[in-house]
Amino acid sequence: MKIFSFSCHVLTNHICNLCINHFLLTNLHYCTWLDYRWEEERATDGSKWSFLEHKGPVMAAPYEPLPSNVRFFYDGKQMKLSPEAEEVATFFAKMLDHEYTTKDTFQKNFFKDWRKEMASEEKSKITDLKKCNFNEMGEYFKAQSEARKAMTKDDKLVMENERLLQEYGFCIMDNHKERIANFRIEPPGLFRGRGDHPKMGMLKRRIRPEDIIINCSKGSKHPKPPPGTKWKEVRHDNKVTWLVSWTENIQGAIKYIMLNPSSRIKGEKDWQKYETARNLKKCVERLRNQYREDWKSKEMRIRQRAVALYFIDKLALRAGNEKEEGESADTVGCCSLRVEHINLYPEKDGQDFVVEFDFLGKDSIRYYNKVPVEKRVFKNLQLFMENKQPEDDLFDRLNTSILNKHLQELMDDLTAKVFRTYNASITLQQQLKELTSPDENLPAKILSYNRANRAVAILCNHQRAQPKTFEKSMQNLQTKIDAKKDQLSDAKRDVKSAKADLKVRRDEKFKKAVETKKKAVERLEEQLMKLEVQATDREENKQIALGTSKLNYLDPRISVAWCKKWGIPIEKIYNKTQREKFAWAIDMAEDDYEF
DNA sequence: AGGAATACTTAGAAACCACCTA
DNA sequence: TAGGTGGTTTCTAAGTATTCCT
Repeated sequence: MKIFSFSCHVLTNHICNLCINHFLLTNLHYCTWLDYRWEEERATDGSKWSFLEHKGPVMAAPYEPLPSNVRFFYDGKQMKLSPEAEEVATFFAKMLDHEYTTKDTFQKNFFKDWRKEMASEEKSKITDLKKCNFNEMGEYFKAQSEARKAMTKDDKLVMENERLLQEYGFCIMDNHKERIANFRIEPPGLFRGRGDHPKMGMLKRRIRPEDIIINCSKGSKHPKPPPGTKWKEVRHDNKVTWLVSWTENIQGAIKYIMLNPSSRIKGEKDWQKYETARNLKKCVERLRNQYREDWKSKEMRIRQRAVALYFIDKLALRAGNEKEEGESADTVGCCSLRVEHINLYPEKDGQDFVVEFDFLGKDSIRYYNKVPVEKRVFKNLQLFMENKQPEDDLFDRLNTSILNKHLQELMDDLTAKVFRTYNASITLQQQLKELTSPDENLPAKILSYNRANRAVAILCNHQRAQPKTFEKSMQNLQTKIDAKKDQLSDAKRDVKSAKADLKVRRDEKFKKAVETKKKAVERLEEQLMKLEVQATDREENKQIALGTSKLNYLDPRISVAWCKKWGIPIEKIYNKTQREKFAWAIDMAEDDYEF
């Protein structure tokens, strides 16, 4: 792995001393990116840290049996469940008003797993989910969450949460106190996959200390397991960044506890990611020429590789690893596209060689797009589809590992996902250049920023469900706008009459009155403009999620530079969390930064 | 070579919370 | 002062990519 040098400019020593002094005085303090500038060079042996100490995870709260007045009925008759069976039943009861629980797969999986937890006589009695009545349980939990909502801030729960955060929410890595992202063990419950997931409703087991692997320094104070229990293992592996791991029972996947995005270890990696994307910028034309050549190759595997790469580059598709069938929802990316996911039109809507994409991508989000492509691509696609069934792979001679191996040969550290990062960031930079006009006011500039951001979100197909309250809140906004317009026309009339008064009697007092009234009009016009901008922004945004690209694809230095160039306060673009995550960029980028 | 295991990033939904307004 | 509203935070699933193993 390549290590980036942290020899940053002039300020370095100054910050270094400040930080050391602070460090000595307070022993430990919460660190920002700046504190790392003076850090000694990183190790080059692949280690990620040299000292790591933490308190371990917060285990999920133990199950509290239901009060006896909350009853369960089977086939109309009340039935007392064993604690094990009752706990699983409560998971279902808590989800009762979610349409999820009505799905056949969900019910089947749930019932099968629930029965595994039942005592033998329960098992023989409870044989049909339809005869189970969880309503009292459901009501009970609804009432509980209502009660919790009603409780005030200074409540015990909030205090307890704060205590847990302070005690378990931080660790020490290489002399710095760092925030941990997810220090709580995932509680048991019913698995909810995205989309049409074959395992929805399965029981997500409670994680015990015996399932947990701790990773920390040999010389550190090891986290203690709860009394009477043991960790599965305590290891000391500084080639990885995680503090805690366990294996989850639904997919058999490993879960990790890791540091917050504001941490040095995540920030460095993020920086590195954008540097790789900038390297791609330098050679992307060469690569494009290369794959265009490869469309003519004699070898099928090379043609497929070249067409797939063209899609990844042009449409920002994901790589598309193979997935095990039946283990998760049926979704695809570029390399795993099937014949049924595209349609070819030699001519459509006045355009030649149109490819229509329609498939479910990550998180079962639909990707639908009609794109005119070059004739060679079109002919190749026809060739790839010859003599194939709809469910056959479009690129049968290609997978992500072949593609990435090829990319590595073209550029250091180049993989398929780098194209997404590159195309997202370069699009933002171009759009900002294009959309920002110097004489716009602040809200208009921010609208321009959001529009640039939106262009990227559309490119990356970052969608969200239209908020349930969208129509109503839009109406409310329109009401406000109408009211503001009325106010404005009133104010304008006031100006007129004041001017008339002034004509009749040239007097300081009247002159002043005209000025004030004019000011009022200006203020109202500005307010109206702000509201209208807000309405436009919201309308254009209703099904698009900006957050994902902002957080994961856009080189933050582009935004920082834009803010500096136009005198926009950074707070208008990044909230507190985002500013913490991008502290390195805020610190680093000048107004002339070029991605 | 290819599949399994591992580590890490990316993702949208839900929960939470601060603020406003009727 | 409740109740709506919209931004923020949390949650954890679902990807990508590399490494390990046979």
